[in-house]
Amino acid sequence: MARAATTTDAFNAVAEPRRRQILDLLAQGERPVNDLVELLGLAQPQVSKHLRVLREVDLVHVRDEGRQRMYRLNAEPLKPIHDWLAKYEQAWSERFELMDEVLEELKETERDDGSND
Amino acid sequence: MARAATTTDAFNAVAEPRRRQILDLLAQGERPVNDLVELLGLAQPQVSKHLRVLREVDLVHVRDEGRQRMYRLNAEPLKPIHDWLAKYEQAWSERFELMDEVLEELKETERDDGSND
DNA sequence: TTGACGTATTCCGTTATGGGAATATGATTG
DNA sequence: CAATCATATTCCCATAACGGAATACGTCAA
Repeated sequence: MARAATTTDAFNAVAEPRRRQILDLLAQGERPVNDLVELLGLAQPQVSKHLRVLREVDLVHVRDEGRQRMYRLNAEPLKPIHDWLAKYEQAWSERFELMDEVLEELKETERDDGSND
Repeated sequence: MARAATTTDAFNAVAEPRRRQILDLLAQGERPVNDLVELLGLAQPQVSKHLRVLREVDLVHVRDEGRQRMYRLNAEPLKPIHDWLAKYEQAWSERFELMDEVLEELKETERDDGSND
């Protein structure tokens, strides 16, 4: 087996920086492909290809507008990532680091005998 | 150019479900490799390989304990993912959906003429 | 219809993945 | 030292990504 397809889920789709950039741009509002091409400084085919991936994991929605195609963000598929991260969030919070120190101190104390009196 | 290496950053490392599982297990505390092997039901070499990737992006730390190797979670590299997601969080919150509805209603009102009285 | 514009698809080459299987390395025990 | 346990590395294979270049498709204007 090889690496999971980028279209497997949001985790994989979003691992690519360009696709994150695209989402960031779309977060500001609907945009046609050529806008993205210009803003990203990428070749048009590459942008279309990235958009295809994002479409397949439902991170963007498209709407036809004449010859243009308006892409719009759909953030919902990002939720599972956020949910998964939730349990780690405390790990980088200041309060947690503080608790870590306290635990260290407790260990020290125990090692000193346990009966401190 | 090919797809970015899994060891490029946490985004890529964590796109693989097994590696997320490993982090989930380590979130409960330090563990030797064989523990993970058993809990994951994977072959030992695969686990070691996944751990290597996680090590390279600094998502785990190792400590030698006799012949065992104790792996410990280091969640900090996950922070960039969380930070990136922050701007999308509102997109799936109830309050935002509510605001969406209100905006829709406003549009309706405007379309009706603007002066409703 | 023809041409031009906006976008999508296809083909290419390079690179790396992840699992399986086998084997290598390191530490401990007898 | 030899045997064993714990873990890491290597080799193999099938699969696919990403960028570049070329091209196909769909719509609108003249």
